[in-house]
Amino acid sequence: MAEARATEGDKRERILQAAIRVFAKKGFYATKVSEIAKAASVADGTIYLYFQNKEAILVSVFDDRMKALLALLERISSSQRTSEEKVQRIMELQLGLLEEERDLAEVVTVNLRQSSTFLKQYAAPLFRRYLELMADVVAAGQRDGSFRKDLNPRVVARSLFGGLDGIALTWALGAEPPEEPSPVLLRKAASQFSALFLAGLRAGAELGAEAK
Amino acid sequence: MAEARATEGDKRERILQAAIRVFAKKGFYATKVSEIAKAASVADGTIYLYFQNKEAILVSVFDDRMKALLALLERISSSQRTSEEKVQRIMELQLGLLEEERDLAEVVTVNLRQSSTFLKQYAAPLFRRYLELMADVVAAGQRDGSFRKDLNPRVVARSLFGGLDGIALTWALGAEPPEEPSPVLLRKAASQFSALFLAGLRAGAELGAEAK
Amino acid sequence: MAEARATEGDKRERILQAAIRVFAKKGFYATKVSEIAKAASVADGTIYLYFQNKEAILVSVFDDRMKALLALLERISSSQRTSEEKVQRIMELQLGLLEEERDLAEVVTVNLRQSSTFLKQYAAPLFRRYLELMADVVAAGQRDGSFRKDLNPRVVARSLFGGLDGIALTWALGAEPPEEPSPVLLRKAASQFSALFLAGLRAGAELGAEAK
Amino acid sequence: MAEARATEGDKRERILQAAIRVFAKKGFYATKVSEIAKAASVADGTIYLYFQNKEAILVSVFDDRMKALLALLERISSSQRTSEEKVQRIMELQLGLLEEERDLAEVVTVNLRQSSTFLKQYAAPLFRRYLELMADVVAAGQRDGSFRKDLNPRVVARSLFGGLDGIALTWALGAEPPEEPSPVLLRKAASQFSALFLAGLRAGAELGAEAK
DNA sequence: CATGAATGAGCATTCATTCAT
DNA sequence: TATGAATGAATGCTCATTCAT
Repeated sequence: MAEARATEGDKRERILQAAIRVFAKKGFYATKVSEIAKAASVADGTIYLYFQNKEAILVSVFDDRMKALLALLERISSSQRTSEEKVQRIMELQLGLLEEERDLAEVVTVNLRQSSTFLKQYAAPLFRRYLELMADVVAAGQRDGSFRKDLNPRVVARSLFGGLDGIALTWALGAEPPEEPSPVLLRKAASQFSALFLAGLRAGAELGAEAK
Repeated sequence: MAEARATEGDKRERILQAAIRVFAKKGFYATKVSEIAKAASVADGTIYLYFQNKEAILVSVFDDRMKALLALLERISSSQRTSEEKVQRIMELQLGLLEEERDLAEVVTVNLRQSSTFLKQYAAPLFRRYLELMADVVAAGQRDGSFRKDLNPRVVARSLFGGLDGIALTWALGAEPPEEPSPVLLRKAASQFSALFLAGLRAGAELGAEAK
Repeated sequence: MAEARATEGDKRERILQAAIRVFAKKGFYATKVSEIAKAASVADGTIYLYFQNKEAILVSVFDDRMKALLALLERISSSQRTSEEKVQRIMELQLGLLEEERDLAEVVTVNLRQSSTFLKQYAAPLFRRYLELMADVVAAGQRDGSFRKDLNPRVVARSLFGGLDGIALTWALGAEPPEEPSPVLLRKAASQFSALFLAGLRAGAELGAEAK
Repeated sequence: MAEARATEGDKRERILQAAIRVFAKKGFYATKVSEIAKAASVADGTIYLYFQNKEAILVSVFDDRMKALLALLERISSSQRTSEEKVQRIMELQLGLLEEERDLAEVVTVNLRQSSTFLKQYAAPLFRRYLELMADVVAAGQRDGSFRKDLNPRVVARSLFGGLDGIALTWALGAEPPEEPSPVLLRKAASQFSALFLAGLRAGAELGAEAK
């Protein structure tokens, strides 16, 4: 009976996992509900016992993971680390997600952009919250004197997110030959991005710039 | 006769412009070919005199603009400016594209990711070329002593592209309330990103970093 | 449950029967899939659960009946009858098919010729096999002394098939006024054709011909 | 000017010739009007200066040749030859048509059956007339004592037409391997069919048949 | 007469969703 | 709950035909 319940509870999760796999491989629109069903070893109709419609699956994928990510981000934000360490932890978090679950990352970064309606209505608030938490960390760093104060924390957050996403995107699309998309290279790239980004963000970095 | 030719040349362009508008508003998959036709004031069938199929329209949008962008990038790269000025010109170029044609930007950054097959097969090489040109500028800056030498130019290029794209994305998705998506804000954000990025990239920036 | 299975089995058959009716009435190309669906009292999409596409329906009509026909022909061929009786049974078989299912006959003889690609690739082998079985019966008759030996059995088979098809065609097209396309007339025509054909085929018939 | 008129007069003929070629290769429905135009080196619109619509082209092909055929048939019918010679001339005529213009033959025998509406409304009368002329020759042979009198001339005509068509069809479809569709084989088959058919038709042939 | 770009009605096919079992 | 056969609305694309030049 515990078995049965576990199986039942699993079913929603199994569908979700299958969806991540198939969405990542074929894209949201090109994915047929029946393909998800097959990948989850479930009947087509069963999907609709757990999700209202196809888009709701994508929403759930995003929702589940994004909430987990936000929770982690909040924990980082409120931890006792230095601001710079926090930023580095955030980078590791966002890219670590990739390394562990490349399919999920592709779904979140690529597929999510497919339904602009959905993106704007549902994902945007969560995404905004993610950026705000990043911005909070930056702002705190400005207050404690770690980071330069002449930059809008929100712009910094967007740059951070965008830079990481850009690295992730090129990595996911397949590395530029002759490189290969190995976790090693991703970590190398991440560490260089970190060096670039933090050097620009540190207090004192603004002094070198006289122009513009 | 000049009229006639102009009209003919216009028709393809009119369809392209209409497609950019509709793709931006509704997304690639949600856009019906008949909608593009209506927006371009042509018959449905006329579309197929100029484009092989719906996807080919998206390809053309990307292709036309990307090639123009690459040409500009090459001119910047081979100009007599300093390396730092070149990087700034690149930023202006990529974001300026947005300011002028917000719909186009949304199509290129958002819709293009919808057909992963297409993205990987067609867009990736052009995109890669774009990144390579950026990397060349960075590498030149490293050689002439303007930029720190401990960073892989390609990683820097991806960070630059990603950061700009992130800023563009959040801008295109609608600014974070109560801000509004004004060109002014975009330019402000761009200037701050520039300050952040160049400060991290300048020769000497690596000295502040002792860790990792 | 027996009910359910019967219904399921029926559905494919129902579509096939409906297709025969509509193809016969309007021709293959002029027939819309939705018309077949309506005639079979199924939804349009249901058709595609049983057939890959419109042409596959035509193939199935041909295939199902042709295989049945070939089986009957083989039984006739290997029976204990005299060669002449066998030929007469073949004639009855081919024309009897018509009498019972005029629509089917029209589909097989007329519509099948519409997709030359299909005809050549799919139907030709089955058709050839049909002719070969006929030729075998003729050849056997030549060996047992019933039929004249100076004719190529294959040519005889083609003549037999063609003659029957010609009679069927004119019958199916509507009899020549003021006659009407009655089974009676078909049977009369068949019996006369039989008399004509067998008289020409019998051993000894070649003696009367001195010319050419 | 004579040149010009010749060219102009040619244009209709050129379209017709092109249509025969393309119809024979791809079938009536699968042939695009633009393909005929291209094959005739004419603009698409030009076709409609000479023919009301696509079907009218097929009608014209049929009409032109059929009328010529009927004229020849009438000449044979009213000639001074013996009845048996007349039948042989008819066979040669129908099959000779094939040998000389295989494309045309395929159009007439195969494609014409595609539009059953058309076939019934337009071609049937001409076809009937063709059969009637054949039947007249047979009837005349019965009266002059050449042919057996127990067969309906119309049925004989249909058998004759059908047999020839069957031979033509199998020949056009490609001979049964390893034979090849050579004119030689067609003539051989024709001569055998002639021997078979005339032996069955000759006065006296009915005597051998006691049954039915 | 000739052209061929433009038209738009028409149709096969797909696939998310439902529902009887 | 689970199934998967059935549904039918939705749409990309074709191509015969027209007509301004």
